[in-house]
Amino acid sequence: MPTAGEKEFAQFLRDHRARVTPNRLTVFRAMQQSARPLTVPDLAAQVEDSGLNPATLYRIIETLTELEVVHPVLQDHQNVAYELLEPFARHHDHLVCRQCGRTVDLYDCRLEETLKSISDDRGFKIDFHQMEVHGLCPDCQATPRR
Amino acid sequence: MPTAGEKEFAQFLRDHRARVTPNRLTVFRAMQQSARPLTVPDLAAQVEDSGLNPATLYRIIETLTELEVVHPVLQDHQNVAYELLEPFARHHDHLVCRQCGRTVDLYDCRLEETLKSISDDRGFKIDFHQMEVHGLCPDCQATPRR
DNA sequence: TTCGCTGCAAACGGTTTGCACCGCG
DNA sequence: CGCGGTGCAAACCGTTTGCAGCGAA
Repeated sequence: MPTAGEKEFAQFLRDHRARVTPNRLTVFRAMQQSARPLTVPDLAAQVEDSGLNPATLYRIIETLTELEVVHPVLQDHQNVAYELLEPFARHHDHLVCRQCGRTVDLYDCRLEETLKSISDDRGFKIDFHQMEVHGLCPDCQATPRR
Repeated sequence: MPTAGEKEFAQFLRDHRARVTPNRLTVFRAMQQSARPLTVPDLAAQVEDSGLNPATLYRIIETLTELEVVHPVLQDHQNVAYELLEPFARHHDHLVCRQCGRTVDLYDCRLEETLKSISDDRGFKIDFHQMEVHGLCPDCQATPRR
């Protein structure tokens, strides 16, 4: 199943009594085209030529977060980045290499299954989860440090 | 196995050629006594009566993060909080209820096992992971929303 | 005695807010 | 036409930085 696109996004907004505006479409497009989560300043740079005002950008991100179109993830040790959620992007987790810093998306349903059985045990009903695994990727294990 | 305490922390600092100072001990104690991850402003409030300077606090957190005594986790939609890592705290993940907002610590080794087998498949060597599961806790499932 | 750590105070810059205008529905 | 969304500009405040003095080792 492919992920939902611009058309579905527009409809989603209408369904939630939020207006479909050029600014919102611009932001949505930028996030869809990015391979990785974007911070607000990242986004600002990305959509720079559209002349989108910073204040507006913050308000759009806030709205999209409330509507659960995007959600925040931790990027560096102090910075928050945003990425699309289902159905606008496939869910995945992240493998982050401590040496080369590359992030690999991890699509694996075993994790979901384990998670489901754990939370079933506790009567907790899952909306979504996010996970980040830090370690050393195969390439960097082969390469001596520095 | 209990977690390492103040004495081990002091030794850890010495081993890393970092000095054992009253400020650092104060911060360590505050984090150890807290049930949940703390933001820097949280910490500032917590250790207020020690007269610790904000700038110093930020520098201590930075140092402890580099030494991997603590690490950042996402708190709200925009705020980063810090928590102790092993061996100063047991590793655990978080269940966050979207209605009451409470965070429950999750200690479960099934997750570790699944994670290990997934990363073994990819030749990725794990240092640590962090996960946050969002959903509805048993209490809130029983209670109608709002 | 040395150099890492700290307090102070100023600077910085990302984020928020108030307000008037615009334009989607 | 009404109200949600936007741009602008100022205010805010969490965080960073430079520097001089202190104190852990």
